[in-house]
Amino acid sequence: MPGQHTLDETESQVATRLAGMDLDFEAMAVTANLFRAANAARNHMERTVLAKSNLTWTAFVVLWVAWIWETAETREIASEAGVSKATLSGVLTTLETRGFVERKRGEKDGRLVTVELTASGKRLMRKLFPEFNKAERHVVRALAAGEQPVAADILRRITQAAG
Amino acid sequence: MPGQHTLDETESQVATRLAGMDLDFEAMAVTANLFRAANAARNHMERTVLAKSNLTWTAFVVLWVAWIWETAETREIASEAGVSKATLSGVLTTLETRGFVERKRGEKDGRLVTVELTASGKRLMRKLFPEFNKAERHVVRALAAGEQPVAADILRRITQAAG
DNA sequence: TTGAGATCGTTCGGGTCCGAACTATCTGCG
DNA sequence: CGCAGATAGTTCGGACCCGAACGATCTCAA
Repeated sequence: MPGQHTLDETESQVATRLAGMDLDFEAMAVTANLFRAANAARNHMERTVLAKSNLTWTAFVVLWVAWIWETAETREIASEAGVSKATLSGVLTTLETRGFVERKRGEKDGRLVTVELTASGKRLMRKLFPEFNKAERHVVRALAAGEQPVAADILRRITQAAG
Repeated sequence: MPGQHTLDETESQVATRLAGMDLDFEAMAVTANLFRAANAARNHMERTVLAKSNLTWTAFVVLWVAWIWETAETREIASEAGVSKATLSGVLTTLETRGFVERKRGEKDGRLVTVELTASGKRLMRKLFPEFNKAERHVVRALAAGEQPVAADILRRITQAAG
């Protein structure tokens, strides 16, 4: 397949091209592979699980957060889903139009908006999440059982360092 | 800060809310933290390094790939950058308008388009990449030196399993 | 009590982002 | 040679994505 590089070829080209520069190549390898892995995993989830429900990645994550917390405030969801409040506002409108969530203006504090899944939204998540979890298992299948907590721990520390 | 959950609180809420379901919680922890880490790292890079050059994440990655390979074909860049060819087409137009890259129609094969950095694009990357690498080092600073190759290896295996 | 400042969600403009449909080009079988 | 099929990049429609600006609401000190 011309024009396709393996991961090894790419990393070796990087080393050659940047030789002599004062760089931290190990840190580079970690972050480069972090983005590659997240991207590959996300694409895999979208194709195998989300596409048939016509859900985008972000829409699913938003549904998931609201589902887990039963009822959640907008800023919580944005923070957990890793998107800005501006983005979330649009995604919530989409999900509301499709009947999966409901917005409710806060009663005590009139600035707040809480989000709740509708019956239809809950039904969707009960059906979809087990499939999503199967795909998660598929994605980490190359990790030995003892490695998985190690991986999760390493990633948690990266998250904290970058936050 | 009301409405903000720590990572621990979130993971414990997940365990409570999904208790009794037949799920692989370890796989879930790995992927959840994979996306959190990638997101946090990306946001950190965008804010600290890319914003002052008015570059988006994807635009930077595209520049980086073209820079590393001296001259690259469109489909290579799309694959390495992790975006579709449709997305890349738009990003290239943006970068071309700003004078950082040039498109050249393939001479042997008239369907191909090769991308090359302009002098201005090369100057930008020579200045920007060392700063980017500093941010990469910052993001992985919570990992012991011996852990970094381990982390890179784990992430490579996840990429392969998902690809 | 009143108004300056903080905080919340929405809106806006411009840039990704993707699948599907499209045009242009190349390949190779007959 | 000729044309069916494969392949490359672009276009299109609709959804996401963010920072900045905005209006609404709350807080709390004078």
